[in-house]
Amino acid sequence: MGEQLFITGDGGLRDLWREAFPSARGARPADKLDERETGLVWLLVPPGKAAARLVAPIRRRIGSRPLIILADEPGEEDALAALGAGASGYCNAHAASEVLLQVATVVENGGLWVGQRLLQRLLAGTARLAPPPVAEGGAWSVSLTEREREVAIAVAQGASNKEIARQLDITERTIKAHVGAILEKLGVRDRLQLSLIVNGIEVGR
Amino acid sequence: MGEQLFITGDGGLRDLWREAFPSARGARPADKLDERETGLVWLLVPPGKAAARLVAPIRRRIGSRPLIILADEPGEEDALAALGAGASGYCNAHAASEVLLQVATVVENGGLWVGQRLLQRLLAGTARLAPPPVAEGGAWSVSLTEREREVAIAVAQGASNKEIARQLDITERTIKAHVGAILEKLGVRDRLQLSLIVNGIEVGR
DNA sequence: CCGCCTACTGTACTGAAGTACAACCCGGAT
DNA sequence: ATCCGGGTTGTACTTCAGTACAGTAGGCGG
Repeated sequence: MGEQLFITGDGGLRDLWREAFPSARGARPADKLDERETGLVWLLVPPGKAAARLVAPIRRRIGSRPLIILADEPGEEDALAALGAGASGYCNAHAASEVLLQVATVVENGGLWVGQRLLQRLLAGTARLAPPPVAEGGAWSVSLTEREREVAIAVAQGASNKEIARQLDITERTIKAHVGAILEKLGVRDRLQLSLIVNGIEVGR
Repeated sequence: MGEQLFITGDGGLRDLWREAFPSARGARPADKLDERETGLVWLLVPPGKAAARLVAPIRRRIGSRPLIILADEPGEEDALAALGAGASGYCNAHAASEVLLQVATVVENGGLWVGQRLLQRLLAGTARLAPPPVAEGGAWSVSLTEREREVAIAVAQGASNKEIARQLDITERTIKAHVGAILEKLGVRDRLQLSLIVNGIEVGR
């Protein structure tokens, strides 16, 4: 992993960033940059600021070094604008250190860090709502054991018995047992109806 | 680096690919896939073929494994369509082995391999984002015929094929035909995943 | 110690879902 | 006249989901 340079308003580094990149350095937007460095450049965009506006001036000064936007308040429009302005990645400024490492890996290898959802939206010209959460702890879960809850959620997300078995590292047979018990307790016919209940979509039966 | 699976017309591997991934395996499109494998899947798209058409059927069988398109005759339109259909990367089938390794690294870390030029074009062309989500007539419905839409909605509400058949007053066999066509068009595995999409839940991938 | 519950697994079966291959009808476009 | 796409249906097949019946094992309260 190359050198990481973080550009923030005051040149300070956040703990999460240090955690991901112990050797990271900080700089202020106006600071002179070392021409010889080659690593990634991260740019913090404070709340209320448009990332794209900040990108252009920085880009001119860093040359070909990849630029990644760290947004305090990420937005899809903002991300688009920033990528259009030449950024190589756009992610939440509060992202976990593992995520930052991933982003760095991707960008260092010449990739772009673009969320799948964002790309889909671009391509399709149609958008989808943020994932309506799987209602954890909804009414449906009260009669289920902990293990059954796990299975129910996996089923509701579209996983097959075999996939759930791998995920929980037990046999498919046991998953069937759990699913059977869940259907019984909730009084539904099959896994699809179970998924509707877990996802909070009450449809007449 | 995880296992690499190359899907080609004849299941053969090219030298360049072997060079990049000595342990790579080849398979034909119709071959059964080992459920336990988890690495990347590469799909060779021969000249004259539309990548997007080939993506959907493969995607359904590989579940959440990232899919990368290897195009013998790359085209930007084709790339867009493929990425829209759920591919995680699109590159020249004759790319050097170092490039392939980079692509693999990027995708394995959850990135998308999109050329900078391609993204620029995307942003230039579709400058505006589609309006926020929609409850009715979502993106899923655009590629479906009227009859297929009816069936998709019924499926999404938890109806069985037999019930839908009664409801539309046609045979269960025809419902199966429609459901099959819908799954194919939307690139999903089964009716539960279809219901997630229709209900705007979009979890996997 | 003894039920009782939870988790887990096995064999075997039924039925639903989905696929493969094929065919027919009809209306609109070439 | 011909081609094509949508809708419809058929037979036959494979795979998956779910159920029936049965059994092992650990924890916990009476």
